[in-house]
Amino acid sequence: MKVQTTSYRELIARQGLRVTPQRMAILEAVHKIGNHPTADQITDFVRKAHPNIASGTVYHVLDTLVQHQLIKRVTTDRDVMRYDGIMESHHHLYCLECNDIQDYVDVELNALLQEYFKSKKIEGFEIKEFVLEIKGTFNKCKNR
Amino acid sequence: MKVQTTSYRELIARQGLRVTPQRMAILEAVHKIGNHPTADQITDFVRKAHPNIASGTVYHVLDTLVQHQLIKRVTTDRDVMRYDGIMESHHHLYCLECNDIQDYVDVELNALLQEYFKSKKIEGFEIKEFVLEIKGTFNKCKNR
DNA sequence: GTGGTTGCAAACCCTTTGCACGGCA
DNA sequence: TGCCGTGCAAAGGGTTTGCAACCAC
Repeated sequence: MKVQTTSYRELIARQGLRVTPQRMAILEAVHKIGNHPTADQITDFVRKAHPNIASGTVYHVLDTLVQHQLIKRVTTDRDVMRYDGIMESHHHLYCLECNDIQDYVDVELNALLQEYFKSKKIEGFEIKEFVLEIKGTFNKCKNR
Repeated sequence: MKVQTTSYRELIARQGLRVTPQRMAILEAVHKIGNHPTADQITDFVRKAHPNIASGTVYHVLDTLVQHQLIKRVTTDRDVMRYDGIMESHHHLYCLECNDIQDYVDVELNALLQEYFKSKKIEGFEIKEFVLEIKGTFNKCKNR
């Protein structure tokens, strides 16, 4: 389950990107923080080891990583960007109370959707990926 | 298919909100513009009839309408807010090329998801609503 | 060596906020 | 009339940009 530091180097190099300490640290941060960190949280995390990293660099690197499919941007209805290190197909639980976004992995659901859209084409549109937004409330958030 | 202006008045009043020209105009704008307008597009549209409306008011009213479930916010991975006047359960096509977001209505899909989650509960989470993000490319955007 | 990356800081722009006036109920 | 809603303008804050120094290849 634990990802080795060396893996980050490989992942970056494999994309034909230059391997820099900042890129490795940011990719590591997105994985280690988990729970869809904001750029701000990532910056804080990375500064523990790289105190001088500029926030502009963080945004720039995050953008590069997204473009090379090493991380994803999470869709939200708010105005801060969140990132996700899990590249396997998965879904998201949006809590309407605490605004937290949790991963929801469900292989069976993936298969169901794949199967459904195998027969039901969408006119003029080629599907690459699904993400189901499941909106509701965590039980722990019920009484607030 | 066409929504009467009087309907907007009713929709607003039904929520126990004061009916103001600005609220009617903004609710109308979200419906008439369609295609998930930004606050900016909405402001432009509304100013044709209400040249003096303040952008602060537009944001404030949009927020009120969202809270009273007269419109929805659309989730995006970018940093501008988009709004949606369709309140019935539906899904979204995200074009990875042109970044356009199109509505996708599919009653059969709704039923399929309802059915699936009737038997498959999510531990500690109560589901209120689904939105499937379908990411891909429109055929018209293929060669860019 | 050299072209892509980073650090820094200012600019940007979307959104929020505070306050006084205005208009809906 | 009372109070919520609006207009205005400034503040706020997340993200982008420009440029010189730096460093991975």
